[in-house]
Amino acid sequence: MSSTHPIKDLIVRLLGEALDTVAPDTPVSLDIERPKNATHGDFSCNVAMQLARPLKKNPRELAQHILNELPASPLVARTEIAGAGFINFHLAPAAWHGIVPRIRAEGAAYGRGDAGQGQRVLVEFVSANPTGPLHVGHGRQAALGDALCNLFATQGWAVHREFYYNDAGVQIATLATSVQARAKGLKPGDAGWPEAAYNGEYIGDIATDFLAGKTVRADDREVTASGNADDLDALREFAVAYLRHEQDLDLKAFAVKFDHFYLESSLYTSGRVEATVNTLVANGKTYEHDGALWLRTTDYGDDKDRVMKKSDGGYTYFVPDVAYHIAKWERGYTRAINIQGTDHHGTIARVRAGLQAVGLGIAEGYPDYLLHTMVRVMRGGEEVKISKRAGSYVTLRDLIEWTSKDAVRFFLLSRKPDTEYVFDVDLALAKNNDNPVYYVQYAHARICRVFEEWGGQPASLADASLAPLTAPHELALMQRLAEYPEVIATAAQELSPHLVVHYLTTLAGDFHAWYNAEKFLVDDPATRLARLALAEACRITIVNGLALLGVSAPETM
RNA sequence: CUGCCCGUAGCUCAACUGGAUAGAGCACCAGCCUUCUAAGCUGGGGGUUACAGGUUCGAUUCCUGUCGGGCAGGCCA
Repeated sequence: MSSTHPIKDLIVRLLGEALDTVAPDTPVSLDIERPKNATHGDFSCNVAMQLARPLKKNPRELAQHILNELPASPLVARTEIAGAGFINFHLAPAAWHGIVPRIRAEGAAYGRGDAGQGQRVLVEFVSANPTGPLHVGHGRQAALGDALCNLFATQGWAVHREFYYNDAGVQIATLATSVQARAKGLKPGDAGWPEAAYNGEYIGDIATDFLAGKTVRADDREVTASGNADDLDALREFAVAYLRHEQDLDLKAFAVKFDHFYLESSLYTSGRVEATVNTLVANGKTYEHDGALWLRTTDYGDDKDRVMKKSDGGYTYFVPDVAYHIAKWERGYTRAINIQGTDHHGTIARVRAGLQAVGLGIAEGYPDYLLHTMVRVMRGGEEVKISKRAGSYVTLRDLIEWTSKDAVRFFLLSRKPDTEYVFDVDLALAKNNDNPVYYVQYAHARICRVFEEWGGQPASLADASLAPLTAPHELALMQRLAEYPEVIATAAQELSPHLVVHYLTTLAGDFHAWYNAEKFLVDDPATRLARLALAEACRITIVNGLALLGVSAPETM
């Protein structure tokens, strides 16, 4: 992977020239890293250790050879050989100054790369069936999915956000009978209330609107209630549209937009499910047993073969799933990423097996999955488990209303997806540095406040000399800013938006430390302008990073 | 019982994907607190990276096993 770090690129170039002489015929990967220990310099390289074995030479001697051939650069203050054969680079402060005008010139584009080269990627997330409001787990998916899409967009991918749902299956039938029961005056617990039913208060709301003959509109549908509680089909259609609209409001409150809503039922009406089954049968990947049709998923690494067509004639859920992913592939998305809870991990092997078995040349390992664990909510030291509207779970909208869209987004993205997350409502509301969102947003607001106090035009900083920026806090901040492009490239590649959150809190920490140590609006004009230029670069980077997470950057707090 | 994921300071989490003395924030302790935004600032203690082996110059990272936790294992989705 080529470096996306502006200063690393320089080191790589210098070392590359030296290696052309020292080891012209030995391939080696030039990994430049930032040592944890500051006394080891700004960058270090382990090539000498890598080359020691193939060249049969002492790594420290090799390092010396490389240094002898290293072209001089005014930005490199000195080099040294350390430890087992590390080559350490200590840079001049001027090496870091270049990052400031670069960020100011690139603005919102700072950090972008072109690794994606315009390729299409489809990210599927949330994909909640219309049976109730979105819960906090969907919130985690929405935050992850949207951030991931933003990250991919910065890396030059053509991103498509998709929401897949089922408007027909067993769950929807249960929804219809639940609403019907409410429409006929029954309540959960009454004699005659269906055994399998949704019991949240929202079911009553749907029944009320249905009886009132209201009209609801959601993504691709608009339904007017017939008001006839004996018409189960009408009840179903109305309930689905109502809850899709409800979820649209949840998503709007969370500022997540989808490009497309894909219906599972369309896979049946278009014949895609049937065609998929026929292909699998024709390819000899299936067999009949106990009156059912089985797919040999074990040929592709699954634990056991899976039933595709039940003895009652219906398909199991993974068949339309396979058909859906074939459609994704045929729609031109050679890369697809699905975001789901870890409780669905069992389906991965069988969907992938199905995609291989159809023999359409779909890449192995298609699609990618990003799995996340559950979210628990704590408030006042106690776990919150229910909400008024949904009854049995905390909704995403509850969480947003208790705190804020920004806090929910930031918090849900702050941990690796595969670790359980405990959402602390009280912390999200705290207006102090314990609250990481506040901490980052506050850094931005502080910079804005300084500029307001200064009263000049940011554009007038373009020609400012950065030579006065030599204090440790200033160097640390510039080094941090230079890392940003690499951080977001890695975050995209590793499907790890949490890296952006960690970066931003660290960057904010560097900024606050500098702010506490130095006054920006000093009398000396050269120092003042240099510091303002750096502060502006910092502000731009914070804005860019927060934008990826879908978190706002307020100018005042 | 089997598969996948996880196990790092008292707590919540990092560690640039194999680098040098494992880092932050809470909490704790000690000082400070007349400032562009204030709800604080500066420093300090704290670790056998669950455990035992293995791979190599070098392991939190890769491999094997053990222990502990989560999620799955349906002709449910």
